[in-house]
Amino acid sequence: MDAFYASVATRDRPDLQQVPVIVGGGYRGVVLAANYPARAFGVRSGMPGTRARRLCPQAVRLPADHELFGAVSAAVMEAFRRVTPRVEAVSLDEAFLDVRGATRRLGGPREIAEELRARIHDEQRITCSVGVAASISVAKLASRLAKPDGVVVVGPEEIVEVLHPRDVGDLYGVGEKTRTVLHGLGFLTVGDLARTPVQELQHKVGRALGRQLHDLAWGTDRREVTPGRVSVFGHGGDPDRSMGAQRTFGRDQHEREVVLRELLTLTAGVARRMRAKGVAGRTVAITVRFADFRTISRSHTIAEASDVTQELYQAAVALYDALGLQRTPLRLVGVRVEGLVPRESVHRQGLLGEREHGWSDADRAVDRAAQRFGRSAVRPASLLDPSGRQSGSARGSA
DNA sequence: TCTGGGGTCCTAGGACCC
DNA sequence: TCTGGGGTCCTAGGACCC
Repeated sequence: MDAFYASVATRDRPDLQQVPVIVGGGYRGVVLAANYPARAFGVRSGMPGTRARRLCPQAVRLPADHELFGAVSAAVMEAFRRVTPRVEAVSLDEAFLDVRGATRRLGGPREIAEELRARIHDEQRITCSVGVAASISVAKLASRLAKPDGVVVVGPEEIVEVLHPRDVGDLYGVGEKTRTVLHGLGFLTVGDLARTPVQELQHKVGRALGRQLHDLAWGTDRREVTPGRVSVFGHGGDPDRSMGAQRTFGRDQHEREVVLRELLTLTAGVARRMRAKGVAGRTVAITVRFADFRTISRSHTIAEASDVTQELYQAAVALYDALGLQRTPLRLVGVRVEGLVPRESVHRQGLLGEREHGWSDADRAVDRAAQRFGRSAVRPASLLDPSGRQSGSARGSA
């Protein structure tokens, strides 16, 4: 999709089509999406909101409506699957489609691309761009060239001609850091990489990256489209490797109590998602970001995989306390659970006198109540507002 | 008012095992 | 008798993607 969040947020606003619009980018936030008029001022997604406002003070700022974005995304993915079941969602607004099996039914790749764009436009009233090629990485590059609202087909005989003159930073998987390193090594264009023997590349930048860069430079990456690879969309496919949550404080926090309360909120949310997905994890990791943006992580692997909020939280607290922070202001805290496995594959040792069975039951009761009455209906007592007021749509607490 | 939040993958060192 | 080689797991950090 082109400028997805901005397109969706303004699709019922004809008055905003020609003026700069920014979604997100509030206090301490970054721009989620900028429409094309805003991009003309240099605003880009991922940019700090403060910088975006300096570049384009007159832009209209819209809040992110994640529920709406999710619904539109689901509809778009569904439209993709009417073309082919071989859809690999990359994110809410982007997917790889393997259309080899659809050509007999729907025509050549360009016809399929235009048909897809017409459907999305008719059904969702937003535009998208399509890149077509024989490999994922070249198709990805082609789609970038096609933006906005276009189609670019790169045939096999055109790959070298399209790829080699481009900056190495245009390759999928080459970000700013790698681009700088490559430029420093004298690799400016994709052609420079292509003309260098793999072994030499690997020696200079590492085994995996060297191999990858060489493949990318020739457009020969063999990666197949893997349906349902991104699990956000819940269509089976590969299981998640990890689940996590993190939060930037509105203002840096140094009180242990405040930080732990946030850790509990985050852990409870992650554990709830894990239970909903039927997975448990053994490795608990916390992330801490200091006021100067320095970021560290600590992790601990427990004996048995768990999806129990209390157990995961206890591990997180131990990691936090082991840091020995003395009222150090923190900008962000995060929790992540790694090494996820299906819950059925976990067999509990269940030591005598352990309470985890009780905690697990409590979690499930909370999940059911939250499903019926809303997520804010039930929460740990330590997360209750001490003033007694209820936030949001909470109806009661336990 | 500098810099979100959700992820994946790779590297490198050390422990540990055979 | 002065030091092997292969493999796995754990931990921390970092690059990258959207």
